[in-house]
Amino acid sequence: MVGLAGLSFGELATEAQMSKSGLFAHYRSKENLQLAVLEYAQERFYIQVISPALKKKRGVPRIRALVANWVKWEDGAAGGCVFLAASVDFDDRPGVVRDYLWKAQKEWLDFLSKSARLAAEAGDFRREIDTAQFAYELYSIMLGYAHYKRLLGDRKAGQRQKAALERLLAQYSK
Amino acid sequence: MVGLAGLSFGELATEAQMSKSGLFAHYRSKENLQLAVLEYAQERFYIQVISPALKKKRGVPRIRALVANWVKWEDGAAGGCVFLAASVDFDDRPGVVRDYLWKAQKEWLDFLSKSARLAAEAGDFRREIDTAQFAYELYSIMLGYAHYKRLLGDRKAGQRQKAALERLLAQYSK
DNA sequence: GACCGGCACGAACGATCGTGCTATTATTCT
DNA sequence: AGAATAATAGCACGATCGTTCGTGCCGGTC
Repeated sequence: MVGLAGLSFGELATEAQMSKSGLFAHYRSKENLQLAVLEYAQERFYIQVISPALKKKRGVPRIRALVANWVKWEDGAAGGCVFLAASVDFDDRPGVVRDYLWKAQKEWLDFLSKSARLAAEAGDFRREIDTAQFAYELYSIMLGYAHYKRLLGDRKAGQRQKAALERLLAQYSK
Repeated sequence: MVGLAGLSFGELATEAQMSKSGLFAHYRSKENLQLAVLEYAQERFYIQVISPALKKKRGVPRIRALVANWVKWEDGAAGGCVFLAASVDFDDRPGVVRDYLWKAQKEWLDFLSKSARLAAEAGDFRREIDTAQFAYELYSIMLGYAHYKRLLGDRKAGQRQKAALERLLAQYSK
């Protein structure tokens, strides 16, 4: 199986060379296991994507770094970005997992919004821009990238994503 | 369960008030059942989204109609658009289902490309545009819409999608 | 040496999964 | 009417699922 919902103790135990029950004892429920996976993924996302971008100058340079790291994250994730897959799996399955996902995605989008605001304050972007709209469009471009790359296996996915980003940045810049 | 991969004969039989084996006899395998679902969905998609848009004038009016119908399709689909969910589920599960999905999505993207070309020929868009790039960006906007609407439950999703579309159209227009 | 909490184990549970086989019932054709 | 054909049901299979239970091992504390 694949994805967060398809994760099973049996399969995971085999891979970890442990007994199913021994592994289960650690997490006490499948929900807890799923949450642990998401927590770990979020930590990795911060380390790989956000943290290195914070070293860049505020504004467009930082946004470019975020996107570049984000692309690397998508490319590196075996089985696809866990947040994307889990979002589709859990979007109509209420529970703590969906709540966690919701919060994580919201924080990330707020971060993107803030990055756009900083870009406006730094003079890279126009001042009257809608920062949440920028976050939506940037996020959409990355959704498109993941889709093109994973399902379609399109070798031009990176090129398309780059072109879309340039178009987006140009339109929000002075 | 949810999604095309989570579809089961047992659940479906209960819902259809049939025996599991009776239902199974119709499709002879789960793969065939999934294919049948996709074929049906594609037919519905044509009827609800593509066909009515073909009655509109070539160019931007037709593109606007396509998007409007597409939004309605996303909104109307209980459990989300089956193509989106299935894409995530099957993108690394080789087989006839993935092949079918791949072909369907490719056809749809080609159709969007062609619509952009027609818009250029009609004088709505600039002539030197990259029509496949337009398809990518339009598709991305809709992926963003589905994501915002379904996982985030964002009431502004429609508004964001509209704004992104206007921005996109403006940039490809003369 | 007795006792303890934390870990990991094997076994088993009820449920559901996809998929076969074998009847039985409906429908259609001669 | 009877024969042929299709549709549905019944039942069972091996597998896997999440979960529970009882048990043993191992390091530290009294």
